[in-house]
Amino acid sequence: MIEVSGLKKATMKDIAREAKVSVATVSYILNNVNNQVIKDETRCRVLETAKRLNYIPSLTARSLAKGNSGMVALLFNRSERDGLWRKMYYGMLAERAETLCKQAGLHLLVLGMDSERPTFDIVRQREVDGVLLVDVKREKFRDISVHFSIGVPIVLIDSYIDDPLFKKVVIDYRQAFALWMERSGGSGKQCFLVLDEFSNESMMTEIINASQLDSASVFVLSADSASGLPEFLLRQQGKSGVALNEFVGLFVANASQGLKLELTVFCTIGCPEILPPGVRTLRTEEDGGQLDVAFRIMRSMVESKHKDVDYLAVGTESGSYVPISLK
Amino acid sequence: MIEVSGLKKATMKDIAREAKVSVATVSYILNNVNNQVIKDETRCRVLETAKRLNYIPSLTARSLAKGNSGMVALLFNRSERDGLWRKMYYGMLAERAETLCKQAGLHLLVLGMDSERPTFDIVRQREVDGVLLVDVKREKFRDISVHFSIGVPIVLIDSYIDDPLFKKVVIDYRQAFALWMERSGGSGKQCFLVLDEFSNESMMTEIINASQLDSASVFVLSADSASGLPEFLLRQQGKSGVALNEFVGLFVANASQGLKLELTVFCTIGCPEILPPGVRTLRTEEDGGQLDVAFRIMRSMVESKHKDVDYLAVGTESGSYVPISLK
DNA sequence: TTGTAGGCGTTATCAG
DNA sequence: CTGATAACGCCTACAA
Repeated sequence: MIEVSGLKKATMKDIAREAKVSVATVSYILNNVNNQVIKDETRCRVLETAKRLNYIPSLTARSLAKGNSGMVALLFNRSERDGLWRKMYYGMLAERAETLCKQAGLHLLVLGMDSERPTFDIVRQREVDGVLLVDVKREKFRDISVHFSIGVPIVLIDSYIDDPLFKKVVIDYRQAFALWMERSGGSGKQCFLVLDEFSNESMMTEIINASQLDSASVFVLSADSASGLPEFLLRQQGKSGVALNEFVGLFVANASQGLKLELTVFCTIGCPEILPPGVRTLRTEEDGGQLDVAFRIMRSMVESKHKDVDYLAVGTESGSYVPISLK
Repeated sequence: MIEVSGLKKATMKDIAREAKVSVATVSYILNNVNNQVIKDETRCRVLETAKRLNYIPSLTARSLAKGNSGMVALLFNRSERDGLWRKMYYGMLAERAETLCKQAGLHLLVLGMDSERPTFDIVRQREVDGVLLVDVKREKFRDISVHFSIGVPIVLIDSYIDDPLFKKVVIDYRQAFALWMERSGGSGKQCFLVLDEFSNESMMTEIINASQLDSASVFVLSADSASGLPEFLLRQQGKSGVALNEFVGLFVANASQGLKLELTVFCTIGCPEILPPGVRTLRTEEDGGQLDVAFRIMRSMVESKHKDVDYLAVGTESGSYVPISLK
């Protein structure tokens, strides 16, 4: 057998042996444990040999010992009905989540779930520290939240769910539509709306209600319905309309080339730049959109777990819905 | 202290106790170990209590014991100079990688690296099974490949690197440009090219060479240079040009609205649908683009590790560059 | 200031 | 067919 890997992984034990100290000491030093006092000389010696042996800590072992992994999971639904705009949406969330994780010193796990039987097992399987959950089906969620190990911070996006146990970041659609109406000049005009199909039905009805439009003026985009979009847009000529999120907006813009209609996109993701010129936008107050807010909340929940709190009053007093307004 | 989580995590030990067998037996049964013969009745009993206790295996512990984690890492470079098109590119890769991982029964870890000092430590820290590496800087890579634990399958994308030790998936740009020339009618025409800025310089020079264009006709897109794009495109009026990858294509298309120029996009990612109508495309032979190919290669390398091979002849005989042609 | 030893949940090797 | 038991690498309370 050929020796492929040059140096076989050095462990703390190796360092301890080389530096003539115990593993515990090595652990103390490498982790900057503060309640331990270490002689400077020992510290240097250990640090030195650690470097020399090219020591790389095993986060796996650490996870097992500590009961948390330093990983955050981004979970979203997968469905046959997902069109490209949705994949891009998820992709963008993942990309952004990675940036935020990096800043926070966390690693990101990206996982799609079957929207018909979502499973959160991963959270416990991998000792995940926190979860960002996108577009959960209401019923499915209730089933699962029973088996779910509370204590792991979860923040929901694109989901209306009664359970006050979980924080939810939502766009304030009523405010957004009101603002849009105001800007585009009075509610007398003819309007239409295109939105992505969510698994979470309450989400959809809430949005549609907020728009105050009748169903004939609303187009729900899915892989199945997509082919009907051009025809729908044709019927909306002369009207002014709204597309929900940048990617849906992109598709609508592409499909409406040559048509005479005024398009406004509610930018909930934080990337209005992808839209072609000529498209109007309403944007989130803070850069980065929903995900940034959700992540921040999740972070602070993770933090407070390390404090002296026995249990987490997860979104009770302060309300479990965190609204985001557009401008 | 309030009891928040209902059932505390059941372990194999718990099951063993309840079912009056040993942990080993439980492990055998739960993992369908085939070289062990288990009485049917015992099997049922164990399976039953596992269900009853709502057992969820600890992949963390499994990783530690087995030395591999069931996770695959998607690593890419981060730079200040990354524009939105690049973030979308990474996002799309992540989204696609997740789908592929799911199909393969793997979990996906998404990680950005500082392109100036990339670090692969993660691979060993988390016992990652395989790595997809995007756009690595040649010099940096050499530094690191020393410390790198070979034996973990790595496949590179968007990178030209001499080291034959690693498989690399590359677009056959010469073929692509030839095809494009042929289709757009003769090489006599005036042409231009817009491409994203890669960290891997060889990649860029290779592409530019393949295009046979002089530097005045080539625009390298980065966050710094982006503002100059409209002006560049203005100068290219009447010419026909190429944009590399769908997202760069999208930006060029947006920026060239109203200008008279013919745009062709080399679709290397597998999502030509995002492009506005009127844009020509050259697409990869197989759906899904580079990532699918890279993933497939990585998978087969992971597989063959579980076989009886002592070491991996990683891309030696068969060549370490896997070209993808467009059509 | 440093060491000892038990534990985290699985896997895998031997014995029965 | 099943059961002990030693790894896996790290953390940490408790000794010394």
